[in-house]
Amino acid sequence: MAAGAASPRERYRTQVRAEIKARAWDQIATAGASGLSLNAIAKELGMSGPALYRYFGGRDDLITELVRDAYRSLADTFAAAADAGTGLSGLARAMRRWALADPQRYFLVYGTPVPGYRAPDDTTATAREIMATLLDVCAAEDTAGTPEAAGAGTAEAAQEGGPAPADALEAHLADHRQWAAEHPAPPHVLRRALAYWTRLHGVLSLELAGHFTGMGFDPEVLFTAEFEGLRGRG
Amino acid sequence: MAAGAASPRERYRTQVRAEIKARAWDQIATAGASGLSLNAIAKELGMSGPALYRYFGGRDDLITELVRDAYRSLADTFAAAADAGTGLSGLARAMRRWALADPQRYFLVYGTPVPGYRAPDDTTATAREIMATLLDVCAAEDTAGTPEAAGAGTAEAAQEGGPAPADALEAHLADHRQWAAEHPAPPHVLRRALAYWTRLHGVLSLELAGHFTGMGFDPEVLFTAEFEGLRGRG
DNA sequence: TGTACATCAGTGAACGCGCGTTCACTGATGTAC
DNA sequence: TGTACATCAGTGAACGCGCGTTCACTGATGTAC
Repeated sequence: MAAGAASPRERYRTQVRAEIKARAWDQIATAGASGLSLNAIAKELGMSGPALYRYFGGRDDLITELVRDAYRSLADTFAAAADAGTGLSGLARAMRRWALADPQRYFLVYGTPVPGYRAPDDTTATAREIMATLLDVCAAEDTAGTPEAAGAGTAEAAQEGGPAPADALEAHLADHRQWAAEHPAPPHVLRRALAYWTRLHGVLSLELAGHFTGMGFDPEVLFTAEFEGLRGRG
Repeated sequence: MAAGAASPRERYRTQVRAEIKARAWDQIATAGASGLSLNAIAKELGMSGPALYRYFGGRDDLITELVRDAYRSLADTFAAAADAGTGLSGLARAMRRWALADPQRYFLVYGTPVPGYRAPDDTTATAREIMATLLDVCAAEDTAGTPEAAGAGTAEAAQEGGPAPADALEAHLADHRQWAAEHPAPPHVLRRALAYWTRLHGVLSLELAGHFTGMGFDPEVLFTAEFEGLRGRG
């Protein structure tokens, strides 16, 4: 009755779409994104290959949709972690959980790019949403450390205009911040966010690709030390 | 005449092998590793498909060989940078140059793992060689900073037995160091090497996959700040 | 220097496979009167 | 409540493609005597 009420056909349609995607994820987990096959998905669903063309324009459309969903999922995970108020280390833990839950989903977004393929344009917006969340948390953590314990006396404490750039990177970021266009974060927060982001990916991409197996140590211990240590560490 | 002298046939053979590999790299750069095709390589060399089986056991063998070469190439690059005496930041620059020279070569080693495929066993040795070089440079940088400027008075300065583990990660690494089995580096150096390694990969994997394009800043400035900054920074 | 033989690079045909995608069509489900 | 029509999910056959790989074979190159 309401405008959003779905007809039975629409409900069925979205359900089948969801099932197709679910099987697609299974396949990606099993054989990687390059091993995704429409015919194989159809067979698993008990239908013939061409039937899938009722639901997706083709193989590329399906992959595009999966990429979109993966981005969305990470953005939501990030937002939830930020809301939980567990700070940067909470973001880090959430991201690791998200990545370990389905490594191929991580790789679909952040892994080896397929030379021909280009991600859909709207993922840029989602990517910036993710960075905005990260910036929010960085900014909160930044001021949380210094202000009301007045007179602590660090030279870089918060002044109302925000501190001036402290080095070449911060100066550069102050002028090149399209990725944070709407965000009021000062340069040293931009820097902190970027560093945290890249370091997260460093540990995760190596761990997920299996480059720590056989080295002997527990990746989780490394992760904890890198992302839940003292705030000032990096 | 000498034992190592190659017969004309052997020379020809190694040359053709090299040409096959060269074309394979071209293909990987163009279409990614999953797009590598024996028949296409043969066609580019002006020969028929089955001819390649004189030189490689098959597609998988060829890829394995490329992976091996990529590892070897990085190990050599690292060793050369270490010998140059430019320290950790020299290693970082060398690695970035190596990666940018052929991103798909980087991804063949450190990119999305193909679920079925397993790297040849001897790459483990090369991987450890790379870590050993990194540890050497970390160790040198570590002592270089503190010793002869005696009385600098940092609590963590070098004592002859090496300092005790400073936190959970260092304690863990002290007991789980198969990756550095033969290396005398103390825990805090192991930690430093691991952190540097993961951070390198963080920036590089994001940069090479194109996740910085459109963000506005210059990846090189970020890289320089992360890896050529003050020694103590992270 | 010349002959007889072994080695080995490369060919061409063929096998079987799975892929994405198109097309004309059937049959069930929903809608309008 | 019943009939007439439109919508749309799904089928089955077919197209063309490129793939890795095998096999029996040709012909050139190298080796031994």
